[in-house]
Amino acid sequence: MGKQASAPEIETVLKLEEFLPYRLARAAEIMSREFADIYKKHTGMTRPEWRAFATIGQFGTVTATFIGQHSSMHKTKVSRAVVSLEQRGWLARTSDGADRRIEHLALTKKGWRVYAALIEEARKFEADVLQALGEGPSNALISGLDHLEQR
Amino acid sequence: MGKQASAPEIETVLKLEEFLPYRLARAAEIMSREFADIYKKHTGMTRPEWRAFATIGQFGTVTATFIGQHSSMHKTKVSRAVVSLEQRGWLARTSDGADRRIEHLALTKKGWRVYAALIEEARKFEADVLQALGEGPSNALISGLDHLEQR
DNA sequence: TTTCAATTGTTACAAATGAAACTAATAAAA
DNA sequence: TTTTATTAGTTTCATTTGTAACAATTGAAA
Repeated sequence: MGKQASAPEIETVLKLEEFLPYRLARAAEIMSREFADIYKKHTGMTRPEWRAFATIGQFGTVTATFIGQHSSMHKTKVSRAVVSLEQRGWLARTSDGADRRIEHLALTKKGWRVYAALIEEARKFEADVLQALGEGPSNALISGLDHLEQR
Repeated sequence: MGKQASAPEIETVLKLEEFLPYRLARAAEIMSREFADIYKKHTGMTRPEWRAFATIGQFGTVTATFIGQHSSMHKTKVSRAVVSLEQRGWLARTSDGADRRIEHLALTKKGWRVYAALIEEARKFEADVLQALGEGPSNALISGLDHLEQR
């Protein structure tokens, strides 16, 4: 009997377009870049600056360490972003009374105005994406992310 | 009549954990880093090197320009990755007969052995993630990515 | 207490990255 | 053909990033 035809045990190549880490990275990169265009145009912020800024806006008063943990940014990145945001008058530092190593970071009034405008743009951006996607796929994507995070 | 209680027109803060670009970026970053640990341990490759390598493995013979387009990497990144992969004996260049600007890149025998081992690890990694996620959420995530890409 | 370890944030140095300039070659236009 | 424009890939330089060392302070251990 001749050689049997059969599907190969293992595919001999990996199709990157179908490989989850690759797909996720591409999707994230494209979306991040699109959104970055918005806040760059409005404020000139870099990505690390936006992340630090948004974290302070969300939590009111935080330390640099907290920003690093919450946004998984390296502490030197945070440090530099904070310097830059401070120089533009969008955030202020106050030293902790009890522990003099710590600095509390909060937005200034000017910072809050920028923040309010930015998150409006952010919501609009997100809504546009979700609408373009449609309700079903949007829910699927969000649900998938939920589960991925719970892992 | 007194002031009516009502939900605010606009939320005053943006919760980053619920913001799509942020969630996608985090998920992608974590997954990429986890997978990078695998190929780093096995081969010492960097992320750009893995991407270039996997692209060549998938398509057999490609140009540097193609790698850049397909994986959305900057051409200098590709150029450096190719040099590095070549030095380790995993890929070889052959010049095009008709157009001497072009270099055709392909894996060497040694490269193919590394590739075979790596994509097995890749599949295992992906399967582990999807299994941990469960069938329903996996399908939801994949479907969400499908639609996101079609946009 | 005194010493040693841990923590917060910054700085100095080295590696990775991207923009622009560049070389070599081909294609298109005059 | 001669000139000009375009393309492939590399190199140079400036910027960004991360690692490691650091100063300042606090907590824990001896």
